[in-house]
Amino acid sequence: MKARARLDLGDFLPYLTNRVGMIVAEQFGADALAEHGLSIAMWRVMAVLASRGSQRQIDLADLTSIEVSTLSRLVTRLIRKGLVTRMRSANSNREVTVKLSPKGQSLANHLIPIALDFEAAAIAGLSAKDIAALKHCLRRMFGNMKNRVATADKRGRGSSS
Amino acid sequence: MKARARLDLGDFLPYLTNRVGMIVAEQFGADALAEHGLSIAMWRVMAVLASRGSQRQIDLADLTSIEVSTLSRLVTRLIRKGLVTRMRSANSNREVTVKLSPKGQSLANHLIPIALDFEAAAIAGLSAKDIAALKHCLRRMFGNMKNRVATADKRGRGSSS
DNA sequence: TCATGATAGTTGACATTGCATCTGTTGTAA
DNA sequence: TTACAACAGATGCAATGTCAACTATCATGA
Repeated sequence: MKARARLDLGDFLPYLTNRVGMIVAEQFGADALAEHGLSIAMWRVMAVLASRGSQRQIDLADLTSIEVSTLSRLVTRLIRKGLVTRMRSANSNREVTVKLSPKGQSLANHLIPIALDFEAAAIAGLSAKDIAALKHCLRRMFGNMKNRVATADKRGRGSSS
Repeated sequence: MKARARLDLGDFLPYLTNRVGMIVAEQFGADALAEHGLSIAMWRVMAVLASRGSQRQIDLADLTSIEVSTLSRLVTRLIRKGLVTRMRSANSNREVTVKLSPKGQSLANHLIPIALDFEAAAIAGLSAKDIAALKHCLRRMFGNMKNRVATADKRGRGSSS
């Protein structure tokens, strides 16, 4: 019998992590995205495309943690805004390739420095050593959780390695 | 003229942070919450109440990063499930106090150890020193962003200190 | 080459969210 | 005491998200 588990939110990593993620997104959304009519989800899609180049929707969903059906509609909205294009893939006819349009690319070029400034503002006052540890932890945590899926898959969702 | 800013997602902290937050929430939701009919947002409310005791809705909104109007409805849903109660505050008649019901408390008691196990699984393989740095960074980042609001408030949203 | 199952994407029905707005309460001070 | 601004919360409505089907394509192998 384990001692009654107390939850101390201020020390609970999922809580701390999510709060940081949320406040950064919230403020970036209000200060940089709103004036362009973009939601945070839209920005995430554009950021992935800007960073990794054109992607299939399913990979985009994986990289952004956005549901495939949600993403499908989101991409449609981005197309209506003229920021991305959706084309049948060259090799497969059931796949689709999403890519930044010139307009989308130029908006991304405008937003990326702002995003990097936000990142800099967020980590102000922290040492390079701490930042390194932070990134190391976050990458490891993501890996740990990703592997858990393979282990405890009730739903057989065995995604990539 | 600054050099053209490149975005390397794999090194971009807002991205890393959000991905970790999302995958943990996703898996905790699927593995622990779904069977109780709870959403992640509901769990967050319950976790705050379990950790900090009963709260006004507005404080709950602040602690969970959930919009006040969303939270109002969310609390209504939790009441329908018999997990929390909403009462007029003792001192003020416009405030409301949300508190875990006995049933909600017992569900929280059941979920908290599972949540702590998740946290442990997430940080497996990381040294205590790294974890300490991680928490230090996350707290500082939250503080940095929170202060930014006071500085750059276009919308006069000057929240608490 | 024809079935079969897996994969990629879309859509309909329904639930949830978010903004703007509204109601009611409290604090202040004229 | 009355007027007024700030505050806490609730609600209408449009936008978004989610789950479960559904369509279409592809890979396989009998």
